[in-house]
Amino acid sequence: MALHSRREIISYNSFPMEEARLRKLRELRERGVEPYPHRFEVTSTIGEVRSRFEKDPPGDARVRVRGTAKRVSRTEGGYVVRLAEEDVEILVYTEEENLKQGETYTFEGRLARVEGKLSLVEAGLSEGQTVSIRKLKGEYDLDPKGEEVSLGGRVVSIREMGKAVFAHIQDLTGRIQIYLRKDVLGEEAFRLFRDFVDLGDILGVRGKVFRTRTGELTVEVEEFKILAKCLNPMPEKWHGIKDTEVRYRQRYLDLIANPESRRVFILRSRVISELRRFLEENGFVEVETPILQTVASGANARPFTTYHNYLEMNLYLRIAPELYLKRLIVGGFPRVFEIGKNFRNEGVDRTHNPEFTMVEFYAAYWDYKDLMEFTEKLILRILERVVGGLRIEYMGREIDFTPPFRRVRYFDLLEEKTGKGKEFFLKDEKGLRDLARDLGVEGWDRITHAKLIDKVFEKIAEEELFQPTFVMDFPKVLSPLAKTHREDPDLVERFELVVAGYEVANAYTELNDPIDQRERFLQQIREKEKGDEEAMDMDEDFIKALEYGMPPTGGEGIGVDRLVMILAGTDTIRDVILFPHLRPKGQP
RNA sequence: GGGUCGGUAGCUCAGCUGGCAGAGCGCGGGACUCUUAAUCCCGUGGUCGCGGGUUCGAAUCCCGCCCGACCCA
Repeated sequence: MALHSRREIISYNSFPMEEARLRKLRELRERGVEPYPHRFEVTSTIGEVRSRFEKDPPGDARVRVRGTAKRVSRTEGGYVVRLAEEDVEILVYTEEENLKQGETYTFEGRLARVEGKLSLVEAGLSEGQTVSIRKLKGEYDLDPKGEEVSLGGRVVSIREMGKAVFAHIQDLTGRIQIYLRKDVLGEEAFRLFRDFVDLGDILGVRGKVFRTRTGELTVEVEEFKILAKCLNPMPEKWHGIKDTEVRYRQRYLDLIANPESRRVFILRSRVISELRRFLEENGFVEVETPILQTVASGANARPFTTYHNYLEMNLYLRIAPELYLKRLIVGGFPRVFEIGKNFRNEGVDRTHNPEFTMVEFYAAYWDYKDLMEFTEKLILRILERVVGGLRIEYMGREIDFTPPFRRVRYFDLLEEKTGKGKEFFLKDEKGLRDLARDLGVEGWDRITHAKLIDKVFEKIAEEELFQPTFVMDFPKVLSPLAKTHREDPDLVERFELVVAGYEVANAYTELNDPIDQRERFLQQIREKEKGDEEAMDMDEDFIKALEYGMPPTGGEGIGVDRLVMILAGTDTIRDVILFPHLRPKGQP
């Protein structure tokens, strides 16, 4: 950890906002209270405490309740009402307009937990028989009976009440209210909290769990300890952080302030976890292969270059692990997989980040048809475990992941869209160029024939595939690592899984004929000479491995970021990568 | 690479045809032992992204640059 420069320390003093916090830090130390202590015994996470005393309502539970609106607040796409019946409160999320504080209303809606609190969502005004809020909460919000807990978390709200203080502390698993009373803590400790604890501080608390009159789960604090003083002001509690630049550059603030952001990254973690578990359950062995490579091959992309000082040679960051994983199949591992980063030296936009996460897996004695079935099972598993259903909404449309997914041949799809068949695309280069020009394909008059086919396909076919679709049997010229199709020498046994217009997975029956593989690499070199900078590089050592014999093998890569984007409902890759690439800017 | 929009207090934002830099939250002080966007009283907070130009006068108009978002290629 670098030391703070003198300049930074001085600059703190010039900010009046932080002056008060620095003063508190100093005074704490003068009183012998260390603002950054080494340890505090924590017995559980906040989420664990909540789940112990809070039952989840069934997904389809609809109820009607009646109560007085204690407060009506605007929220995204509607209002949230604090509805009380004899002090016991429930939150109601509704789109009803003109609700007034102090009025009594009857609402009907779906019972759900929002941020841990039992709430009525998608609610509307209603009439008729109601269920008591007190009874409802009694059913799902259990009595903690003063159980002792010890928790740690960040202070995210403070409400001072004279000789008592309410606050909320938050960790990744949730947030919980804490209640500090002067007569419980004693004069000295109570004053320490009132005078020195700020929004944003990391706090350890020990005390008894109870419910307040309104029904909120709360820790009555008997002892607390400042675990880390926060010296900067926190983002605003109600709006969070909206500035995309701050969200990406200071992701920690985004995670503290925006629950949606926390949700996405927890989802991402679960997807990767389920992927790994499913592959392991099916006999795949997790391996790690080089990221620094002497030849960057295995995909059509330009690599990042770096330099090894000791060996005095250029090295490349991998664009794909493929050729190393297949060496392991040669080596006798029957099923291997790797989850990790690939690096591609290309533009940054909504769907591309220069480093991105792939899972690649290879199974000896499988072909691409085995992989299609396996992919369906894999996706099914992730959907069931992570999302809890096979239909999801994405960008306002429904995606149905119920297997089997649609299967369509590459050239059948093109013929369906253009009326032109395989012969046209593979033989009539001039006609294809004219078509590309008409479609507005960039560089239609410069790029190679192979690239032209690829671009036209992306433009007219891929983007329109919204439901999960296997596009099968690609042209050989686009697939230098895939085995020639058993029925058509112009094609290879390859498929892409396209969902919502994104290429989510790419798989082949792997080419295991070393002579053919050498020919394909040579063809790629010719493409490179014709100006295709993304054409694949020759890897002699890989061919040598194939010469020893690789069993018939199926191999597949899945773009984890894009899969997570679809499941998280975002169309920006930066929303699913914790620290996306941005142009550097001075210290934030 | 081209176009459009944006960058104003710690955060979220307003600021009209150029005329004293604003609000809410936060922050500081005070009251309050069941509050929860707490409430009430008083106070505080600025390199208007950066640099140049026009003007008596620029957050505002013009030019260049930086950073970001979106669209196009």
